[in-house]
Amino acid sequence: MTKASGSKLVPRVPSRRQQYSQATRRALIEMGEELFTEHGYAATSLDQIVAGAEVTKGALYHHFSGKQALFEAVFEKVEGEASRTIQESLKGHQDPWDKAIAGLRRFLVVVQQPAYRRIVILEGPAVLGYARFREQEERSAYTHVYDIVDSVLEAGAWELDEPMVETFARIFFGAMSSAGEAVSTADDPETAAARVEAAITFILAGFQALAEQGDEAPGTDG
Amino acid sequence: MTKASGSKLVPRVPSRRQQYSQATRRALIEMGEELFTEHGYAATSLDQIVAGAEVTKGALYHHFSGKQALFEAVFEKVEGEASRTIQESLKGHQDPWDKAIAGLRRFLVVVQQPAYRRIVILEGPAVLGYARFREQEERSAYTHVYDIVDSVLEAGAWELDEPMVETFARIFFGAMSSAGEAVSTADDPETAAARVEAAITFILAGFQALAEQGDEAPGTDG
DNA sequence: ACGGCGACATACCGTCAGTACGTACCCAGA
DNA sequence: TCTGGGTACGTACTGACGGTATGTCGCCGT
Repeated sequence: MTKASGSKLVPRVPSRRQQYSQATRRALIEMGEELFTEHGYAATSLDQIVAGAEVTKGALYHHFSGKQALFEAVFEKVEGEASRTIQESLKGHQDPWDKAIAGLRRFLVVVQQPAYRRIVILEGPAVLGYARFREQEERSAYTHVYDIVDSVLEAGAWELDEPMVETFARIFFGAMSSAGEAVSTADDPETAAARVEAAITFILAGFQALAEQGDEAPGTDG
Repeated sequence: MTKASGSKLVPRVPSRRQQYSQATRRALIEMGEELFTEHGYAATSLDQIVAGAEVTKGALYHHFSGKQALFEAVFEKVEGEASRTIQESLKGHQDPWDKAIAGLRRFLVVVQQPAYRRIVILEGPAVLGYARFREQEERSAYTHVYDIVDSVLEAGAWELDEPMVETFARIFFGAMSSAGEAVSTADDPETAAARVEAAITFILAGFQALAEQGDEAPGTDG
């Protein structure tokens, strides 16, 4: 694993063999994403995955240490794509409140994608374990939420220490995950999303109201 | 199933045989709770459970249709106990804001119990499926959140239709679940809980500020 | 006192994650 | 061009586990 041999730090153009290898790896991940999304982790057998990817279990166990490792690779892919999509939506907004609403809107779209719902939200925590799950989230979707919350709180001119911002971010992240679930399972996701947006806007308005009337910030000293 | 034969509507005093049966059933559920909590659903084998309960698989499959059904019974027990604990904490409070804080405090205690964390929050959705999971929650912990949110919103003199209240309730429920997770995984749960309480109090203060300055309610027309 | 049914126990089966080992093929060096 | 070796798989197998089929014992109503 420690192959900092000095000469290959720059990724070489992959040889044909390496290209084939990466292709089968991608095929496994994509098939895993498809089947995990449709049937869930437990109800998807490795035989189904390797059959769908047109390889064998030998190939799978060459690329991944096991079923859970494959799931984690799928998780990273789905989560990474979602994270990038949200990040994209934040560009072009300077005002923290605008950024918050834009991010929320995009998140409500992302959370309706079956793959994200099932793999990241529903089964991610249980399959990876909460520790690894959070570890993954920390460096993707959650960071955006944290940034937004941080900007909003900073715009409110409250001076909060980092753990307090962290707490707010956690709360909002949970709120949005739950809201996303509600939206994606609603009979009419469109109006459900509109309702969520209205509710969050309302809560943010409460923040603004407090900011205007100069309320003191919530301290850690409960 | 339709045995409204009229004579046995009143539950009879259970015979010795029925008492034994209920005892083994309870033993299975308790052993399931213990092992599911410690090792998780997938990593707990039925052999371990029946061995711990000092019965055999025949007994288990006599009482439950399978592993998942046993899990659901365990889920109902843990969730029911938590729900009753929270409900208890709401008594003696009339003011909606007080009720909200009291409920929050108790919830933050409940959510730190390993059984609730693992079985209800972490693995519940994945094992039962989101539909059944929500079905269970609807008639227990969530109802309390809904009631509290409803009271708070009503106290704010906003007139919201039912789906809008539902949206707020969902958001708050998600926020509190996530906050609970943060608390229970924190190095210092005490101060973490204090921070969460401060944050929620702050958000509620925002509601009050809006109420005082007579802001209009968030509508469904996004 | 006895027939029957409820409450289990036992033996067995199919499935599936993971492993051991074999092999084809590419690529570097001679 | 040949060759050794290592990468990227394929094949055959195992143990464990969820679930089932069937046997059996004893309480309980009649």
